[in-house]
Amino acid sequence: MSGYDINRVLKSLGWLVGNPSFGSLYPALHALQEDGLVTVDVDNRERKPSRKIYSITDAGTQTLRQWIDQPAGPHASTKAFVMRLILADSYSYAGLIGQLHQRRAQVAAQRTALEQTATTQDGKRGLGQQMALEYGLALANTELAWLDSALERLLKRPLATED
Amino acid sequence: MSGYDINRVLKSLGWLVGNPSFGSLYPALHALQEDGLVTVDVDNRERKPSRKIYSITDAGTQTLRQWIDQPAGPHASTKAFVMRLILADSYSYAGLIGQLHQRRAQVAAQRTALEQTATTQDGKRGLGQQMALEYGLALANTELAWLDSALERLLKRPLATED
DNA sequence: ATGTGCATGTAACTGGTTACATGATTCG
DNA sequence: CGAATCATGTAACCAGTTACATGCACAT
Repeated sequence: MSGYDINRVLKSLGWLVGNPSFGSLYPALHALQEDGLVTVDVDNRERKPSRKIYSITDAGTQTLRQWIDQPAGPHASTKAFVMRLILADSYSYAGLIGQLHQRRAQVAAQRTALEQTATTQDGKRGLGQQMALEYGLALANTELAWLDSALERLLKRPLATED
Repeated sequence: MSGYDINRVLKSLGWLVGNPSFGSLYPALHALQEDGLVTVDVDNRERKPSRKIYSITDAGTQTLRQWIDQPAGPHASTKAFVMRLILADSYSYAGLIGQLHQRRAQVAAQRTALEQTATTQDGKRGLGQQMALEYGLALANTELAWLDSALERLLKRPLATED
């Protein structure tokens, strides 16, 4: 893909992953190239502006897999998780399931922490603060439910997207 | 509160708002003081390290209200919303309701956009990408449901937290 | 001709983290 | 005596945005 293409894809996913500005996207691609993680082919088309098509190298694939597989600390954001989700299935079906399991553990921990905060101080809190906690718990619960159903579905029909 | 206190409170709310490091928290307080939005009282206690208690000024309150009331663009993050939620009820009951309404409109728009993306390209997408979209829709739906129930509850029993 | 979409890029600035530095008190 | 918690701060660095600059193709 070209930098422009990448931007378009990320924009289409909206808030799920968030799209960087060109001011950081292009320099990032240059850096990847510099490190030998991607190669460039210039696509000189007739009656269209020419563009640079980036392709991942073997070294890049390796580095990417490492990134996907790394534990992704307990404070990992939704965006980081979704990004891993999208990338993981290209490389390994087991990896995809691993992502879900890991995320499940993290969200469960976060929910417990929120419950803790909600119960320790109870009455002496503003209405907004109470609602914020409630809201957080609702989101956490949905996410857990979704993760469980997704895992169930995946385990039930193990397709051959295997690596 | 002191800088240390602020950090503790934000930490207790965890991922809901996210807590800045001291390296940005303390300088931020200095800047607020510089702008006359807060004042400082040094609390020299016996057998405890002394600390600086920050209090908001009238100018600060005004600026804060402005921040709360400003439209908070369509790409507002969950964190920004929760922060407004927490702060809004100290100042106005109507403001709290306004926050919820605004957020509802935004999330509804985001969901529509996601649905759009999900339907336009359908089969030609990886499993991870499909799941990501599903996941996003599930979260959006929960948030909408929660916002609706919260609004209903608030409108049903209008407490006297009025300003 | 003018504006919009494609396509790439740089430079200044901003806001944050990480790492460091200090010092008192309390607990084991 | 050493470690943990309370409490404050600075400086180097990094990652990002905003704003700018360029240029071609196509439609109005």
